[in-house]
Amino acid sequence: MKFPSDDYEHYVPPAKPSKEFPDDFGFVLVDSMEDFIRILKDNKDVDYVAWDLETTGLNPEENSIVALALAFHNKNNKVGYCVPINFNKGPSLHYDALALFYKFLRKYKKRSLLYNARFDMRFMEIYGFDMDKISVYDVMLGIWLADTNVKFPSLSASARHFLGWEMQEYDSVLGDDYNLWYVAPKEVTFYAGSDALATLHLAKHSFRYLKEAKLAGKIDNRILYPLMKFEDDPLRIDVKYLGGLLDEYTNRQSELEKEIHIMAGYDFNINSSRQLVEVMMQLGLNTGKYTKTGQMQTSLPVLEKLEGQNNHPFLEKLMEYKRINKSLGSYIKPLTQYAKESKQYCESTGDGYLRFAYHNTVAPTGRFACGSEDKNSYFSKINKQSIPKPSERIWYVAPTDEPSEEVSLNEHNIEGYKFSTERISEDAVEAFSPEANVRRGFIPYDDFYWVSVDFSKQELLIPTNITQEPIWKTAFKEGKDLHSETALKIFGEVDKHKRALAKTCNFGLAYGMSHHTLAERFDMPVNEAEKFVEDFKGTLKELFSWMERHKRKAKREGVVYTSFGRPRRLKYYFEHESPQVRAFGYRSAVNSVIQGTGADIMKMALVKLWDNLLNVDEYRDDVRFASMVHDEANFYVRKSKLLEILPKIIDCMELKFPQWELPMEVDVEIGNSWGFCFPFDFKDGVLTPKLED
DNA sequence: AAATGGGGCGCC
DNA sequence: AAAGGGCGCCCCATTT
Repeated sequence: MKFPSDDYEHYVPPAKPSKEFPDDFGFVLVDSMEDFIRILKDNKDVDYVAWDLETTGLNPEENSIVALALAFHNKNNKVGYCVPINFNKGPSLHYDALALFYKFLRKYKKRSLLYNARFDMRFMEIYGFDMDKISVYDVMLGIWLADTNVKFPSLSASARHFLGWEMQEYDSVLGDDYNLWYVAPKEVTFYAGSDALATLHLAKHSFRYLKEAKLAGKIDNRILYPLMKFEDDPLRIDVKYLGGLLDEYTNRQSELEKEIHIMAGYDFNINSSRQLVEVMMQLGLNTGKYTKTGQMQTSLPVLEKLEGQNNHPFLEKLMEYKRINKSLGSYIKPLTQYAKESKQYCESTGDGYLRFAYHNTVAPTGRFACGSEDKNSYFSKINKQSIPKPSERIWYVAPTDEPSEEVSLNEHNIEGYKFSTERISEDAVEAFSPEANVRRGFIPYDDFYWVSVDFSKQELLIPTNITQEPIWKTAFKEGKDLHSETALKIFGEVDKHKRALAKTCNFGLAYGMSHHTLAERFDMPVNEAEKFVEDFKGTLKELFSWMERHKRKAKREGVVYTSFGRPRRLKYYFEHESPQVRAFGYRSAVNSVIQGTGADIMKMALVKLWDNLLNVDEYRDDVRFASMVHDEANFYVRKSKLLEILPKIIDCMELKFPQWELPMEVDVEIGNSWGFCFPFDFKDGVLTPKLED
């Protein structure tokens, strides 16, 4: 089932269609600098200015600004201006008008109201205007916070919903023209002016919900500029390496394809689940699981399960094919291709550069989503937050005098230590295996390390702080293994299986996992799983008592908040006629708080990093933000400055909150690429490999 | 040819 | 009656 479904009702009831708009409003084409100067002068005392750029397209590297739309928060709020910047025909005020407007914003300290602010800020920066010096409020944020279940609320949808305005469609402005540059400015005036007016009029609705979201709302707006800068800086990609991986995988894929076809007795498309089901039926391979459309499931988990019962060689080959095919199609091929197509690609060095877009108004819990923007080649069409992690293996560690570098895929020198897959010592750490290592394609600049810092056990620490669960709190305080401690308290003893059970439940509870799933996972009888879950709940009393209270409160109020005020409206789900949808509501009530609080904390850490490190002249040449994956932040750090920069990163991320007993802790990994990072302990200014127990 | 829905799978 | 939260992309099959 899709959540929210198509008939989803917005938390805020829709406004009645407005009779005012557009008849009571004025739309003015500003066709001379004199007029523009006069208009700005007349409005030099207003506090807010809503503005919006019309461009020839979405890509700031390839497209240009054609018009600036404006609406001032003055007495009537009813005039939308269109300032033509650069059109094919008709008046154009060019760069001068933009510069004048920027000066106006700076000099009179205007607060800018933008809708999807990073888009306009990015174009302004490319035109040479420093947007860090401008006070900006993104109206879209509060509109989204009004109901975060609604993803990326567009300006036109929001104007319709909150104001009852019907906006002109972009395609009707464009007509048969290629882009807005070809359209006559007077034809763009209404479209542009109403965008700015809608932004202005939406602002008062938006502020209400932003304010309600307290610190989380503030952070969402505060992070806009750094987030834009993070997106603008492309990541360095090792195209030669990925090209090698591409060849290797392609060969293996066609080998497997041949073997599978031979076993089937004829050629077929393995990627077609229909054809695959047909073949499996003929081979007598039934997974016993079906999709809701009635087709037999052929996913990896059910294949794995079937392999446990039926050791048919077809299954092994099929599973390997699926993994290889996924890796190739979703990651290796597109990464290689986009990096080669990138403007900064250098064939001799094999360096390519890719940008990744982060979406801040998509995931209802407040996490960032990561992916492409439709038809915008500025960003690569890859989800940076889902690049495969290679399997893990043991690496041996010994001190070395050799310089820090990647010696080979099996040997890496980092900060005076050699990490090798060969047994060179007794000391060992666990890290990614050299095989199938897509992340090795992400490399820092020469003379820089790839530094990865992630929040330690974030999804367990947060509920511990919120619920005060004593067993977990003690385990955290004493630095003990949380899963073993939980298992010990339940069973009175611990072994590998008992710890694994406890671990699955520990993580599963945040998602509202049922005992049926647990039974399935561990291949145990349902009643046994049920008994275990009962014991589990009885052991972690405080945790589950909080969960019950929290769910009741959520049902009563129809909304839950993260520890920092981010709302998730669940009324629609709680009141739905379908028990499945209602159950989804209760699971989301718990999960939104845990996942959302984690997202709030990462955003706060990023803002702190920006203010104290990344945007500070003193450190600018020595550290750069590379990427983030929910609870992990990655940096390029100059090797010679590592011991100076690393403590600052850690300090920014190990946040303490007065209402929480346990502070955030981080784990540090250092390497010469994202694929070969090794865990280090950092104490008293000294780095030592974090050895296996 | 482009859009859409479903199944599948990568990450946290 | 179903049974695990959040995301985006690939591929197939079908519709427009």
